[in-house]
Formats: sequence, structure tokens, C-alpha cells
Amino acid sequence: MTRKKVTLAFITNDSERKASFKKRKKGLIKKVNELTTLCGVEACAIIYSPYEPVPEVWPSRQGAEGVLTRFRELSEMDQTRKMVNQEAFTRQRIKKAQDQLRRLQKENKRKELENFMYQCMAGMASVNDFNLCDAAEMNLVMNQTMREINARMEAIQKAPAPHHEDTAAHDVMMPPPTGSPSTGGSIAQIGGVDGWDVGGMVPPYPYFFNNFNSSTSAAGTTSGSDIN
Amino acid sequence: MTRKKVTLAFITNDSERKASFKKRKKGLIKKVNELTTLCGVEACAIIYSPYEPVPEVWPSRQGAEGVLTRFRELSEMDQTRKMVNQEAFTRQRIKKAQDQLRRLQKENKRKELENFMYQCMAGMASVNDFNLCDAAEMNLVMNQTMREINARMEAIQKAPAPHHEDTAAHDVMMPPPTGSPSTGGSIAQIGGVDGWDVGGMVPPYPYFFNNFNSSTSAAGTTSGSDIN
DNA sequence: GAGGCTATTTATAAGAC
DNA sequence: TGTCTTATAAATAGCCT
Repeated sequence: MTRKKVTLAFITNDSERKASFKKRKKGLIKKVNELTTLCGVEACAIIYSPYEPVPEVWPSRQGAEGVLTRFRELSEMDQTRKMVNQEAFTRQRIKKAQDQLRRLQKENKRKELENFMYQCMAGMASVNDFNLCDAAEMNLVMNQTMREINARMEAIQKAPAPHHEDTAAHDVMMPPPTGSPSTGGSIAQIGGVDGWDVGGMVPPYPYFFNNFNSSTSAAGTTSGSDIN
Repeated sequence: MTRKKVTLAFITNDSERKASFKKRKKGLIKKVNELTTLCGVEACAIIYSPYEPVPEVWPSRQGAEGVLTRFRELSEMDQTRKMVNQEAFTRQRIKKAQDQLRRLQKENKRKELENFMYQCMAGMASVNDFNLCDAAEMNLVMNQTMREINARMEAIQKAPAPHHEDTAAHDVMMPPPTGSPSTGGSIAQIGGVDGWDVGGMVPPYPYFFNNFNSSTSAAGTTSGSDIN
């Protein structure tokens, strides 16, 4: 995290890894400590390492034991009193996860279509592969793309100075404006998808779309009409 | 830890404490994650909070279970596992959804990168937008793509007859490896960005990759440089 | 290797909505 | 209350001894 942005992957160099481990273990334990103290919660951390025969445990072994026991007996614990809240909470969590899942699936689909479109544009796929995609949705994607391109072109025409800080600054992919690097968590930013930074290039869409349309309609799609 | 040096003591203000807890819990788990990944060690963290009936556990319940089992073997033997009830079931459901979510997020990321790549090839994005992507992962995607392309080309050269046996199990969609859909060549280029004149629609991957690499290393002087 | 030392990256307490 | 943003404290990778 310094002098070089860390890459979240196994450190192959032995000594380097060990050094990192020691530093990070220390930091981690400090963090657990802070969390419990500041927020008054119970927590424990257990770290096995090839460097120490005895696993690092925090807080004291007893403390950890207590936490662990509770963890193990969770089901029996106070199922009674908290059951209702618990269940509602859990249900809520499930719903939340499912919602996110749905969003991601939708997003995934969109990306697939977009991807396919770009492949066509790059000449690496042809509309013959179109059965791979869903026509209706592809239509949506294309319309969206066209709208974006047109808007972009208009913007360029109106403002001859091709500034890079255009309105679509938040750009295509790679969402996290402040996201941590490998946090992974930043992957699926919802809603940041509009606006491709056409960034000063004239896209070859005429070719693509023409090609696409003709072939598509030949294939029996009904959706090509509103593209123009 | 910011705007004010933190004092290691219980935060009396309720909402403040809760906010802090949420942030710190997230950070802590990230740290555990990093530690295990970077240093290849086993570790787990368990956090109880009054805010959530279900304790936060890292890594996945299974992972934690494994660590815990070992830990218990080292300490004492108490067989108190009994988790067959509604709650366990529900939690399992949550986990399942979360796992799927994680997979989808990963997949999403991959698609985003792939998409970006194709955008570059289509001339709709330039490597100047590369900071939007994660270098290391992009590298993976590109290598994978290259492998697939090469495999595909070899397959086609070797066997004009459709002898389907190649290694590309997932078979990317890229039918005409050398055939350009049409002349094209009309793609103009504006904008000061060092343009990529992909020229016609011939699959420009060699150009793309070369250009990509050089431009990247050139552009990444500031901080990046992880690519090589 | 084990500390000590920065230059940077991360984590986050406060604010702003 | 939750989220997003910002300013600042904390953690730590790469060096050096």
C-alpha cells in the first residue's frame, strides 16, 4: 500500500511474504482491538501461519473461546426472544441479496450484448452468431448506444473543442470513483453505465449497424425499425 | 482516524458508534481477506454486533468452520454443533445467494474488461481511458482472448473440415479469423487522442495488442507500472 | 532476516446531502 | 438513517542498515 499499489495476489517471494505477513498481522490485530473497544462489540480473529507453531488468537484465548462457543451454539442461543426480529432481518437480507443478484444478472446480460456488438464492430463476430443473443434486448442496447453516440456527436459538433472532461465523465465501465483497487466490491456499480466516452473518435457504427440490420431483418427480426 | 485523531475508547454516541462499526467491520474483513490472500495463510474473523443478529464471519462460513475446527482441536473438545433448524437453513440460503453474487460480480468484471478491449478495437475508447481498468486483470483477459484466438486460428488452419475437438471449450464467438466483413476503411478519426486507426474491419488484434501494451506502459509512468 | 524510515496508498471521522 | 465526499490519520511496500 505504499510505493506501489498492492496487487491482491499471493506474494511469491518468501521473505517478502513473511515480512508482509508480520506487518499485516500486527495491523489486523490492532484493528480488531480497535473495533471491539470503540464499538463495544465482541470479535475475535484467528490467524494460522507457517511462521508460528501456535496460531495467533485475539483476544485472549479465553475470549476467543467464548466467542467461538457462541458462534457454535448460535442456533440454540436465544432463538426464542429474537426469533421474530431475527427472521425478519434474515428475510430482509435475503431479499436484498436477491435484488442485487437480479440487478447484476440484468447488468450481465446487458454487458454480454454490448460485448457482442463490439465484437461485431471489430469484425470478430458476425450477425450469424446472433442466435447467441436475444433480439429484443439487443435492440435496446443498440438504441441506447445510438442515442449515446448521437448525443456525443452533437456535443462535439456544437463544441469544437474536444475536451476530455465532458458530461459523460463517469464513463463507460470501471465505475468506482473512489473505490478501492482490488476491493472487488466495486465491481458492480449500478447505474453508472450510460455515457460511453466516445472521446474524440468517430465510431464505425454505420458499418456495423447497417450490416447488423440487414442481416437481422433477413433473419426475421422485427425490431430493426426504430433504430434509425 | 481522520479529521480527528481517534481516541481508543468506547464511542458513547449511539449513531456515531454504529457508523464507525459498519465502516470498521468492512475494513477489518477486507484486511483479513488481504492477509490470507497475500500471505497464503489461514485466518478467520468473527464479529458479533448488536446491529446484526447474525455474526459476521469471515471467510465463508465453511472457511471459518475449518479454521475453527482446527482451533478447537488445539484447545478442547466440545461437541456442540447442532444447527439443523430454520435459522441454519436460512443462513445457508443467504450464503448460497451471496456465493452466486460473488461469482456474478467476478463475471461482470471480466465482461467489463472484455468490453473495454473491444471498444478499443472498435476505436470507441482509447488506452487513455485505461486508468478506468485494472491493469492486472486486463492482462488476464487479454491473454485469455489471445489464447482463444490462436487456438481458433490453428484449428481452422489445420482442419478445414469441422473436426471439433479443440481445447477451447467455451468457444468464443469469433468466426471469421481473417476475413474482413467488408472493406470499411472509412473510419475517420478525430480528437487529439493518439488514435487507433483500426483501419478496415479486419480483426486488428495484433495491432491492438501491440499498441495497447506500449501505450499502456508509456501512460502508466506515474504510478502504475504493474503491468510488466 | 529484523528493525527503522519514508513515500504512498488505505482507511475513515466528519460533513454534506 | 444511509450514502457519498473530503480531509486527514493510519497502515505499509520497498529500501536501507
